[in-house]
Amino acid sequence: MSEASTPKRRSRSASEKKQLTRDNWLDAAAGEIAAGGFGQLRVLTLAKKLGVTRGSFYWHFRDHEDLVVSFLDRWRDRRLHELQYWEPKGGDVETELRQILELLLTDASRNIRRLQVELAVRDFARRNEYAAELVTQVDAARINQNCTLFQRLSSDPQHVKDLSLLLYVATIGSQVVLTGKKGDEATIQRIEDLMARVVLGQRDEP
Amino acid sequence: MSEASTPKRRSRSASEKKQLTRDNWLDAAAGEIAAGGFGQLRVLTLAKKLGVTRGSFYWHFRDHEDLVVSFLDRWRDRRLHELQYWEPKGGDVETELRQILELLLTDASRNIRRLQVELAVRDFARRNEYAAELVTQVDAARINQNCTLFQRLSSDPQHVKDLSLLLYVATIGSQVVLTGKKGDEATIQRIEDLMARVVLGQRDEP
DNA sequence: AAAACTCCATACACTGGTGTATTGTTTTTC
DNA sequence: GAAAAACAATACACCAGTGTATGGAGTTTT
Repeated sequence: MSEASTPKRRSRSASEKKQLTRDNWLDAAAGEIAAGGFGQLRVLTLAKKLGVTRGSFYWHFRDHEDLVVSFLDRWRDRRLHELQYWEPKGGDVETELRQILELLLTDASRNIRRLQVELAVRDFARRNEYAAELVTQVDAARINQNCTLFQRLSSDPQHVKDLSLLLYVATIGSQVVLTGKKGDEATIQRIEDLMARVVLGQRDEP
Repeated sequence: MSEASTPKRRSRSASEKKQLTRDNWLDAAAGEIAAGGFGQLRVLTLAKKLGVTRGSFYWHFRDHEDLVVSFLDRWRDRRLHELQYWEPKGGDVETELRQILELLLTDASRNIRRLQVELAVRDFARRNEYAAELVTQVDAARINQNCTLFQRLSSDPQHVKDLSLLLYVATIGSQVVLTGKKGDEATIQRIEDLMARVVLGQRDEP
């Protein structure tokens, strides 16, 4: 009875897991990268984490580099894709701005895993050409997105670009400085408020 | 005759170098860390770079970890120490602000090596308790420094703290985003101008 | 149900790195 | 100028990790 109901594969910790897919490996890789960066990404560790041996890995991926590149590609695709759903919803200019800030700061810092991956990718980009290229693409797309969202706040296009840039670097900086400690929530709120004051106060001044 | 005039050590590339000191190793380590982060710090590579073998290393340091800790300590000490020389010099409030911004942005981005080390330390701090502690110390000291410099800009202490924080995260964010490409100089200038406008424009508003 | 395909395990060769022990060579010190 | 101390080379044992080859198990196709 104990065996009949569970057609288990050898040592797959008591739960009859399905066979692994490429995306499963990439998800596991995300965990490792979030925890230790790309430099700590080990095929062996991944395999243990997934309860298989490296034999599986080398069926799904050509080699270690293939894993890294695939991960980066997926990351880029997702980051670019999610921007499409950031269309402004609120009617008021101020509430819309609040939404953007909320999205950029509070929301971003809640998904701590996502934040860590982002920082790891940025760090890796400093010594890897390909990663650097993808990061540049994502940065450009995001800043551009901010620009379209800010067009209602000022008529001067240069001013819009400047504000978008400032907001973006402040966001990134916050994510770097506030890495998971306790008082972060309050600090983020402070930055959010201040940014709102700055942006709203600065509109249409020469 | 070929040997007599040059008291050379075996393979010390044609120049009779002095014996190495602990700081020499730390300097070399800075290069590696700037280029590839703490994860790429190899004793072997360092030795090759310095023209010696690892035998020397293990005389100066207990082990690899000793090198890392020593490096972090030296970094912390230097970053804290340099803050003492940031006392405001200009008389005008605006020129003083300009000096601070110049120091934080332009100056910081010119020493690209120093910037890369800083980012590497921050990245390492995400997975190393000790590094995280030192980074926290430096962050606190710098923000505090900004506060004292900004006290002349506003009478509201909370406002001063907010501005300091914003300026700091914007600075860090800039360093992360603008990693060595070509158009950086101009972008930095834009951010600098904008920050100046923001800070000066925001002073003593409720 | 046999063949074919998909996914994983096992075993092996190989590389790059750490740390230790020992010996050798310079510099200081007395 | 010899003994001592500071610095470095060599050789070794050792380990963690990659990649490859090959041989299974499950599952699907025919």
